[in-house]
Amino acid sequence: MSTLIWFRHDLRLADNPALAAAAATAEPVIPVYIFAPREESPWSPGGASRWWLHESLSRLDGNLRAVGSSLCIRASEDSLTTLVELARECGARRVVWNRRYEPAVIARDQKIKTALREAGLETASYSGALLHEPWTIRTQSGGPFQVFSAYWRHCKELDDPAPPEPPPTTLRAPAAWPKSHPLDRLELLPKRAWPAGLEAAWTPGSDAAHVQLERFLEQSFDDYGSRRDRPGLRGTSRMSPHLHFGEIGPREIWHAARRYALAHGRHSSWKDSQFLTEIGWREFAHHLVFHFPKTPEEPLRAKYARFPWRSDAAGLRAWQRGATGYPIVDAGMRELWRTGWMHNRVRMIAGSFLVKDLLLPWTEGARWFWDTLVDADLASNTLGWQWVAGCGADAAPFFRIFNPTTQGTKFDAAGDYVRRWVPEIAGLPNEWLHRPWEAPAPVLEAAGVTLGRTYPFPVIDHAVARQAALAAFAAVK
DNA sequence: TGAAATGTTGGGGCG
DNA sequence: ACGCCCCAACATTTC
Repeated sequence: MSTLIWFRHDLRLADNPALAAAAATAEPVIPVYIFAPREESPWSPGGASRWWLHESLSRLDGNLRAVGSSLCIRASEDSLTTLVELARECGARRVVWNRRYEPAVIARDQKIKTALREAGLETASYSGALLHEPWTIRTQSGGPFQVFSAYWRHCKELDDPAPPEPPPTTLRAPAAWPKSHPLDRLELLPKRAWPAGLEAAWTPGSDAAHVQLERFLEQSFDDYGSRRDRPGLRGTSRMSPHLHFGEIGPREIWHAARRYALAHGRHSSWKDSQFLTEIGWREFAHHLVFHFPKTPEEPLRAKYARFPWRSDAAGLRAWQRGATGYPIVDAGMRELWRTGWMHNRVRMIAGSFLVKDLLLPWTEGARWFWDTLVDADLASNTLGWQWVAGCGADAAPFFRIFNPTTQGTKFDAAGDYVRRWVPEIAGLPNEWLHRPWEAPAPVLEAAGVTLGRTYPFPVIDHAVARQAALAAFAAVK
């Protein structure tokens, strides 16, 4: 009885419970990927994600070919119809997949499971994307957690997640392969020259994910706590897009970190390492979006629904383009545009600027990030923006307003990050790099900077903006 | 996983 | 020696 393995956000062969279950039968296995973006509307993949997906599917096909199989790709308006067609074409009697947790996807998958069973097919779904599925974690009173530290403490007290399954060494091919669309048919690559920066910055795919994880553990795991907040360094794991697409699973990361820590003599506190805590935030984000399914669009704290956000097309555009006049913000927004990624510290700074200096709705930020991030993930993006706007679970209080100059001075003291992404002010000395509008005229001239021409004046005065934000906050207090 | 305003303390200069 | 002031450094409160 052959089996369709329906790949989704689990584009890997190792640590893939659905694939392992399909392979375990020794019957034919038909790997399929169905691109049906309209089903995920309004959160169908953005531009940067599509680029990544294109590359990742190509790699997955390569990995499958290495074990005697291949990936069947379909563009579709309706995943259910396509699954039924595929099953008919190759005589499959069973469909298996790993679960996802976004509200719209859960609803779709539920319908598909029911319909497939009514059509006489067996179905089974598995847990592959999280250490702990959202409904398995409850507070003592039975509700979902809303405070990260309590949530993660609880998770760490549970049994360790099972070690990852090894990849299958061979997959039995079906007698007849179903017809596959060529990858280009999905039209995932952008028309413009955008991908050049993405290609230079990233290597998608499961193999690259594992190489990157090992490199991170060797080079940065020990110093992660002290280096992760400095965007000029390469101190973070850069696992986020790989995790989003499931090119690597959190169980693999958990056990790799454990192995590394124990091999280096840290037997007691490895679970408390800052790196695994960040994995915990990813888990928490999924926990929240599952239990509070409206939060991608609406603030979790209801009173924020009446926050007096402004409307300012020019301000939004300046932010998106990296032309706010605040170097650390502009550097972040340009890194995002060029590489599809932004350092997490800078996401907080740039996010705070949009929401609290420009007083623009956090949903605008979430939208822009959704289209430009290669790691755009509904759970993490929602948590991040609700955190920065102060309207989410365990969020930063609204009055915690980042000062872009102070943050720049603190976390990019040597100016490496700003100089890399805002080269037109690279000639400024460190003392003025994060506040060029205050630099003496001769300093600006010596650096070849003409404010208003080669680099913008600040779009808004931070001290004034801060007061306005606090006044606006009074409206919801 | 802030920042600014405000309060407190203590050292040193000075009459 | 003492009181007074200034102010930096640190702590606390407030937004």
